[in-house]
Amino acid sequence: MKSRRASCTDSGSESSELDSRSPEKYETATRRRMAANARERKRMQGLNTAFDLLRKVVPQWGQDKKLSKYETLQMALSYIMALNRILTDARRHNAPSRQWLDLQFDVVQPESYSCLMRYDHPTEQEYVHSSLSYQYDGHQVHA
DNA sequence: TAGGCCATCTGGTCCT
DNA sequence: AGGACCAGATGGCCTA
Repeated sequence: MKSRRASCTDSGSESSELDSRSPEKYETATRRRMAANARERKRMQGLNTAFDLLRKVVPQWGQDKKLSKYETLQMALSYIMALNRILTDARRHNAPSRQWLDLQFDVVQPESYSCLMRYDHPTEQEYVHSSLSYQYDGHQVHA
């Protein structure tokens, strides 16, 4: 559990509009707000759990630095596209050997994938495209 | 100390 | 009516 807003508590908002209501309505509104806050916390925790799972299957910079949410999504996108490219090329080369496929998948292993992370491109589209091109040019294998 | 990242609260909107 | 989802606001923590 990290920081929380100092000025806001689980008691919910205390606007003048609420103050003008009857105590029963105020209590109901407060209870609903607290429940909504709890649901939102739980929802965001679920989302963060999903991000953690995604971080585990996506190539990392290193063991020390945790990818941010944005970086995780970017890496997942380029990783998926790299794998997709391999499958597409596999079909194009007519049922490649197991050895060829192993060689291709080695290229997208975490330890060799960090070189694909680029942040100096203006758009994500360009970033992904250039990353995949870079990866492939460097490891092209002809069946 | 500024900037990045994040957790939390909150009100609005949509759906069941 | 109530829950899910979303985006904006806010403040804490961390690092260069």
